[in-house]
Amino acid sequence: MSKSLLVLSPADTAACCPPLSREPLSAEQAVQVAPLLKALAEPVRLRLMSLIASHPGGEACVCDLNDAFDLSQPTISHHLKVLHEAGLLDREKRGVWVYYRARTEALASLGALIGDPPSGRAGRQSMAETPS
Amino acid sequence: MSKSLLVLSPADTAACCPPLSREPLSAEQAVQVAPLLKALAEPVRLRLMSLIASHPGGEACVCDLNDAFDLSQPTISHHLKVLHEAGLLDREKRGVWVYYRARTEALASLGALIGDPPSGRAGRQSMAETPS
DNA sequence: ATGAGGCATAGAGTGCTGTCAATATAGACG
DNA sequence: CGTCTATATTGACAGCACTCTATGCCTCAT
Repeated sequence: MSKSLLVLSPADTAACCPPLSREPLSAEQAVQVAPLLKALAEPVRLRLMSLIASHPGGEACVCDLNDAFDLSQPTISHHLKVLHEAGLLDREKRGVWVYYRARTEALASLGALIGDPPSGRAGRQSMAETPS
Repeated sequence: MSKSLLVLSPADTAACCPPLSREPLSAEQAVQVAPLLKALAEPVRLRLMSLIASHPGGEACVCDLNDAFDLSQPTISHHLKVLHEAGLLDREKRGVWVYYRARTEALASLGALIGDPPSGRAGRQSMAETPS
């Protein structure tokens, strides 16, 4: 259809960039990372991700997830698809049921990208001299 | 206008929740955290945040930021406002110029919320027993 | 085969978001 | 006091996102 040359899931892009505070993200890097954050930037998806990631084994059945929300089944299915296509969830069908597993490596990369300190110097005290 | 009982900036909410993979986020927690991620989930804002956070002193002048993008000045101003209202940027006017400073503590909390492993066990191997 | 249950997809409606041009505000400087 | 510069606000428009109902597909049991 459109993108079928890269086998890399979007989630892998988070590991491709230094932390936000270390050096400026390039325009291309930003375009690659933003979809990951966008996938998480929704209350329902955030809860879904947390529900699945905190489940024993890091996976959960859709049947259980549906019951945890006051939303229609297609809506939950839609949100799971968004997280899956972002590379944050793995999908596996076992018999009649479908299980989604959290990609904790992707979460870890993303967390490091956002939260890691500048470099060796932890603090950001400085305030330095007159900027410009 | 609508919600004005809490003086807490949205960015503080990230520190209020355990890591995603540790225990399920409540609906309220998710609603509080999502705006933070939504603020970052945009390529331009992600670059802005990175530009400011990686600047010496963790702050940057709007005049410099405008030149870093091929966007109109109001658009940059809008994005900075979004990041500011999310609690990710501090605003300070010095003379004619306005400086935005990165709230690295907010970034750190958010990064930890997303990326931190389940609990003490760093690995995400587990796979544990049969889920359900 | 036939039916039932679990999940995905399609299509529509509504609201939000990113961008711009135009304008307002606010301070500095003649 | 008037003007110039830096930033913010307003209003408009296009596109996207969240939700629903309706429907299709797949798997298992009968």
